[in-house]
Amino acid sequence: MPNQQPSLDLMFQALADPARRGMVERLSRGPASVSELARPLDMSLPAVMQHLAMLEAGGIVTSEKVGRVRTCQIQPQALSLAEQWINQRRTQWAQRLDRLGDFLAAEGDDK
Amino acid sequence: MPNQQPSLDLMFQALADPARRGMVERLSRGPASVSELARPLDMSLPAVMQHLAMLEAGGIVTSEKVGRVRTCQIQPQALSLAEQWINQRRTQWAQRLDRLGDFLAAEGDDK
DNA sequence: TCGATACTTAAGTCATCACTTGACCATTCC
DNA sequence: GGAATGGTCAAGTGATGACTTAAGTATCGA
Repeated sequence: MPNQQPSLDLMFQALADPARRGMVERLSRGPASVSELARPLDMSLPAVMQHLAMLEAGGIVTSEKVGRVRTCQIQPQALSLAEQWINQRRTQWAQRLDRLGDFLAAEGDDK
Repeated sequence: MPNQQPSLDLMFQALADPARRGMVERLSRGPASVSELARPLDMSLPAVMQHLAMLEAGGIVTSEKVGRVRTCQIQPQALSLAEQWINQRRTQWAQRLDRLGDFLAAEGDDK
């Protein structure tokens, strides 16, 4: 099974930092400029830029510069990849438990 | 809003590595020993142990040692926390788009 | 045109991650 | 008891992460 194009590595990595998740939460309420994203974040602007770069690398956010302002937006379908992976594990795990349950039930019947 | 006990940081961090996701995939098909987890993973046993430690820190996996064998299992409800966070962003984002759609539709009617 | 605004780049620091090798400790089995 | 099995500990290395400050570079607005 080969990897998808926007790698899960970079995606989960991007979500692993509270500052970045904060940025994503902000952006899920609508687009914002870099300094808007920075405002609540007790850190320098370059630091915020680096976080932004990781969000873009993970395919979670896109940004475009118009004039002197860079506006950031969530990439809607991006998170669904991560969600999908998690879901697959969950259902896989659930199925296993079902089979185990069936097996144990059958054992009980045999007795 | 305070943080939950198994932090999203550690959870996403744990999922950000392909070796660790591989281990989770393996474990979602059933419990396994450390060396079973290591077998497909071209790396030393201590390296695998470190990955395991991060999975445990993220609350995704638990393990117990019996005799000389340590058996690992998925922590079923663990991933749901991450899933939940992603879902919340997605619905939040979708709601915003709905409102935006309504707004644009209303604008169109007014014209 | 000049100053403020909004980033951007570069460089440096300290901590953590992802490994490694080399020893070491318990069980289990013959 | 002694060797094989299964795991653990410790220390070290090189690559990233998560910042910082200092010094730019473009707009924009008066």
